[in-house]
Amino acid sequence: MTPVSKRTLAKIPMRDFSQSLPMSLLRAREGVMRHFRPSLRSHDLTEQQWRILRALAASGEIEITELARIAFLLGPSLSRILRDLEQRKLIARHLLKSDLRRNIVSITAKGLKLIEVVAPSSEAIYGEMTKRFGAQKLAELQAMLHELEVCLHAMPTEDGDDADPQADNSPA
Amino acid sequence: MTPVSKRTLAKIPMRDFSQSLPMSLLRAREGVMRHFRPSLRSHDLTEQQWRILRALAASGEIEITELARIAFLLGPSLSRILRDLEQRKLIARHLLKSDLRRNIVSITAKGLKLIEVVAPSSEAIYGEMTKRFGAQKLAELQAMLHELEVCLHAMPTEDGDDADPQADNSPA
DNA sequence: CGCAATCACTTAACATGTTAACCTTCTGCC
DNA sequence: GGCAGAAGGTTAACATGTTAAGTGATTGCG
Repeated sequence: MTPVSKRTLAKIPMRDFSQSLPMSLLRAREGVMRHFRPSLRSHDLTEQQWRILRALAASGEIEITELARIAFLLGPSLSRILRDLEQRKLIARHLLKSDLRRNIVSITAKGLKLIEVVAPSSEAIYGEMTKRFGAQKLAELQAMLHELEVCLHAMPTEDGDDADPQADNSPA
Repeated sequence: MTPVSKRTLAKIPMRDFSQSLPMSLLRAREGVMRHFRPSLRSHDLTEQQWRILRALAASGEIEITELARIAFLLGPSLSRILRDLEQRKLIARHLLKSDLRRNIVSITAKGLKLIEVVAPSSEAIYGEMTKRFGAQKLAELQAMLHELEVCLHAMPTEDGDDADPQADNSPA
């Protein structure tokens, strides 16, 4: 265990990157998703498609921009996925008459039915995780993650992005 | 704030998915990476390419499989990225004479130079995050994430994956 | 030895992430 | 009204994630 670097070639001292925050978050997330993907896959759903269906089931009719924010997807990804889900008749969409730029999306009966089929095993897996890790500890973890999010959102990027410090509309 | 679902269409009660663990982890990670990407991008590096260079700088010569484990990348991604990095002369590779299946990869002087150029701003950003969030709290968060990883790794998948309960070689 | 199974990648194919460019529709303003 | 600029989405282009299949080298074993 602890396979520390055998020798350091770089002259600049750097944290062991395998212990960096991005890597920790990546590994943790992968550890979680690893358990969900097989179930979703058996129903021909990707993680992102599932997120969209769930978001729609919870929100009813909703604009695409708002859906992107909730499901945490960028516009281009969302466009592609919605096109596919619409073809599969799992969602429906129509223009907003008062503003033809806007699209309203909603889940279909078929989509709801699919959710009802997939949700049980999905919930079971989540429940098992909660039991194993501890509901209390899980809540603490989520609280810290949220705190981190808020903290980082207040931190300026090295770009020139400090415009509009309140909008917070960009999922990425 | 707290844009709770307007109405629930699904009959099955489900956690508000925006508060699910996968989403929390995804948002947190994106919040972190958002600050690093501009700097990396200005040097024509993606997040994954950067991970590989750093891993090689820390490990010296290393086999591809081991690199995949350390940089947490799947084989196919790694193949593509290494091909690109090799063309850019940032890494070098050669076959292991004793086993022609194996490839040994290492970072070049040019690669090391690039790291020396990028690392300072990268470290500065990480330092700023640490300062803002709190070093103590950050350590706690990482500890919890690691605990979660270990916990989930011990949990069987719904597949038939409970073979070899100790290998732990799959990045994904 | 010889050959089936395994190993270490690599390719292929499809889905998403990410950024930039584009197209329409709206808004604000003269 | 008319036009510049902004807003909402989509398309394009390229990189990675993810799974399955393919390729060449090696190992185990009869």
